[in-house]
Amino acid sequence: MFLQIEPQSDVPIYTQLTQQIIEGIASGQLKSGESLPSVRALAADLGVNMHTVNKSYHELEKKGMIRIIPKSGAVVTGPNDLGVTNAQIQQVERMLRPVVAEGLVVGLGAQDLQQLVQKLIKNLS
Amino acid sequence: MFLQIEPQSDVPIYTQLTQQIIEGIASGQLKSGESLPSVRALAADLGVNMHTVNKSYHELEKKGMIRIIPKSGAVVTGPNDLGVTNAQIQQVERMLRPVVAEGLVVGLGAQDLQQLVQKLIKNLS
DNA sequence: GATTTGTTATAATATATATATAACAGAATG
DNA sequence: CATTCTGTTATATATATATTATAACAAATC
Repeated sequence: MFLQIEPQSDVPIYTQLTQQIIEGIASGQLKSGESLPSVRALAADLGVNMHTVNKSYHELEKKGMIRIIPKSGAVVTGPNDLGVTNAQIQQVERMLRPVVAEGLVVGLGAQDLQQLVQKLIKNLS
Repeated sequence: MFLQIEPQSDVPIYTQLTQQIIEGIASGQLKSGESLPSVRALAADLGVNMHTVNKSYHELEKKGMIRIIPKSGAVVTGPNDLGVTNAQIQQVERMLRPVVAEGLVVGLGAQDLQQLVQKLIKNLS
């Protein structure tokens, strides 16, 4: 895969995996219906422990982005056709709040923040 | 102060403090030049340890949002008059990236994300 | 001069992170 | 159908992080 972990980072490995897989889905590198590598295979590929990958997969499942089929594998479950749930919006908002606050305090304006969002959307699409 | 910590949260207490103080600065509840409570006073107020507050203050100082005057106290140092540094922009971008990615994957569009940012800016100003 | 301040140090405890093995039972595959 | 692969579960260990508890120090404040 396209995953690249930084063992030295202060971000836990399983979080790095979760975020990068989400970015992979957002950017279309991982398409809906596509299978993820087995936890053992990906762990061996990255040189990390099986349980670390497993933890990431379960985090992704909790977020509703993949489906884990017991004793079988994990499959990407793209954007829900039924639309975005309130819980998902609130989750994004909860993550976004401290980012916007920090941006404002360091002196970024509304336009600057909007511009950053646009740039990231472009990078992730 | 206006701080409210959740001891049960998965977010570390010192991070909760850091984020809420940043929000306080962003919203003008804490103004530039204003003094923060002493680490001991705030710790007693919140029912947490002095070192937990101290850790938060140093995190804020590292971000350039307060200035710690040794053996004296901590003072809010509003938005830098010299403008936003590249490091600060990159920091915000690094925080923003996984949020935008998650938003996109759950089905939010560019407009939805922009709208969320606008809403948060409004709430924090 | 007494109090308050951030600083530093040490220690203890709890939780989180990551790894290492191992075994199990269902799924997939030949 | 037997082998292999899968996620699951369990146990154990090591390290890092988070939090609290005390204590002492020296500079700033009152």
